[in-house]
Amino acid sequence: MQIKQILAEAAVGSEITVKGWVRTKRESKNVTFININDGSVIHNIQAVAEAGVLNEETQKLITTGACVAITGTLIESQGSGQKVELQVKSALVYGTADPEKYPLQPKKHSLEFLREIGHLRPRTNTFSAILRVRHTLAYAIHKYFNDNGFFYLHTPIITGSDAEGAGEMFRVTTLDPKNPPLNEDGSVNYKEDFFGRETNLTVSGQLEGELGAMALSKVYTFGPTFRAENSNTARHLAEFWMIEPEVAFYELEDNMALAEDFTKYVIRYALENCYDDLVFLEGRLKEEEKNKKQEERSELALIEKLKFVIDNDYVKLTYTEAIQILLSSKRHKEGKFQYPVAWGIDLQSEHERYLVEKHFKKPVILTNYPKDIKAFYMKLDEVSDDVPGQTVRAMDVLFPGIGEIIGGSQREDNYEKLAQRCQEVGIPIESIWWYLETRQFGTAPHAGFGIGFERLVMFVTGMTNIRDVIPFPRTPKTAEF
RNA sequence: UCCUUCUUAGCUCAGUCGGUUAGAGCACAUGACUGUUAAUCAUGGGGUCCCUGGUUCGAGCCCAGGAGAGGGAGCCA
Repeated sequence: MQIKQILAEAAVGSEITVKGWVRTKRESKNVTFININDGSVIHNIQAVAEAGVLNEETQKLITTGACVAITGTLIESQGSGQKVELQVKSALVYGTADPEKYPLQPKKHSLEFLREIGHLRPRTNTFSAILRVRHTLAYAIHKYFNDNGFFYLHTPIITGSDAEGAGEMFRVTTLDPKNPPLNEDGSVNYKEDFFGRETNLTVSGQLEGELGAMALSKVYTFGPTFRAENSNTARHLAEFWMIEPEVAFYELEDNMALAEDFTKYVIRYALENCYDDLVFLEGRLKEEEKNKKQEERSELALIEKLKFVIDNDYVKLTYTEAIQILLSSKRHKEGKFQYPVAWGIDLQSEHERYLVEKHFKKPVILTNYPKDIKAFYMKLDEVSDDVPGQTVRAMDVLFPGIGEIIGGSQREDNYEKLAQRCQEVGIPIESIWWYLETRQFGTAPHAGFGIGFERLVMFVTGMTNIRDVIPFPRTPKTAEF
């Protein structure tokens, strides 16, 4: 029986068998307490063995980290701290864990140390809680889209296009790296390669997502994404999971409404279905923040923060308005921004953080960016006298503490304008002929966005390093587990 | 990739001005204890001071190079 079920039913008097891993053992002369966790829930079950019930050898092998099956009667606990406990009748040790060598000790460990033992860290309270929340969010995402008429479109992992320019790509090849077939000019002849052309791991499913939306109207992708950027930060992974809805007949405003409704739904779902885990993670975060300076501590506890997000409207403003706010800010006037502020710049982390964490103190949707700092496929805005330059129908959703969690746009649906933009940014039209053809055959207004799954998990769990919200992180120089 | 800080016991860290045998807490082992829950108390074992080279009578400490990790930045989700 799973511990989650045992604790929920609390069927006192029944005989049950618990299988799991020993967290702690406390021995005294007459009685031994064994705390067992099976990962089904944050809570342990306490097994109580009267002296003499277990033979000496078994008792010795039950140490922190060992895997056991314990059979006994569920009784009301005599001690405080738990309602029920297991009165032990017999125990079987599946696997021992030499206490001199087992790295996970019954004490606090740093997250940095746990990253070095990625194969064992799911056995800690913190990581099992994160993994359960991660699962629940993934489920909520599929449920949200399914309940709202979206179809799950499986876009390719291996791709022949590098058109989006979202980042450096990982090459996929079966050619011999030491002795590849060469063209006459000495370059590698990819016609000899597995696919007969250069291929890479996908950096985004968006372009294919648009093809799906031009047939099924509402689609989303949810899959792994790969970027070979040499970025070493707490917010980037080389392999991460991304959710990308794409919807026909949606314009920018519909896209913004979808992004807000979607994020609120999945956060609410996690609150309703992972409450115990979130309570634990909130406590962990409070402990961690005790070591920080007062001004660096978050104003709201984790659960309060999540409730605040789902109960309040996101702020929506244009890039041009954001620049005006930054220009009139005290911080700008005192010259405290490291990077200069002016219309046309790409907003820096410090600018985004100022807007989200100091000025508005809630999620912000920024729209209508200058076209020169955004991707080629974004729809051009009408030119306006109020705006200094040409903008596109882009939107970024910024979350407190995380920064950019969503990037999206209404797509350019006019063939001539899109082809023109391809030329401007140097994308050969023949390389994405299939993408451009959607604008020649039954084009339609459409919009979509991408949300980094790990960034969402970070926000919900309160973790501050992205390596701690994915079971097996892939970052530059690291692929051990 | 750039800036910056760090690397000493299984873990988290201290280590004075360069000086003799490198310390603490936790973890672990042994013992005690009538119900503990980060149990408690006593005792004990445990070190490639990140690596390589240099300076010096003498280096955990100073210098040079390298590796790894953290924080910040860029790129972005």
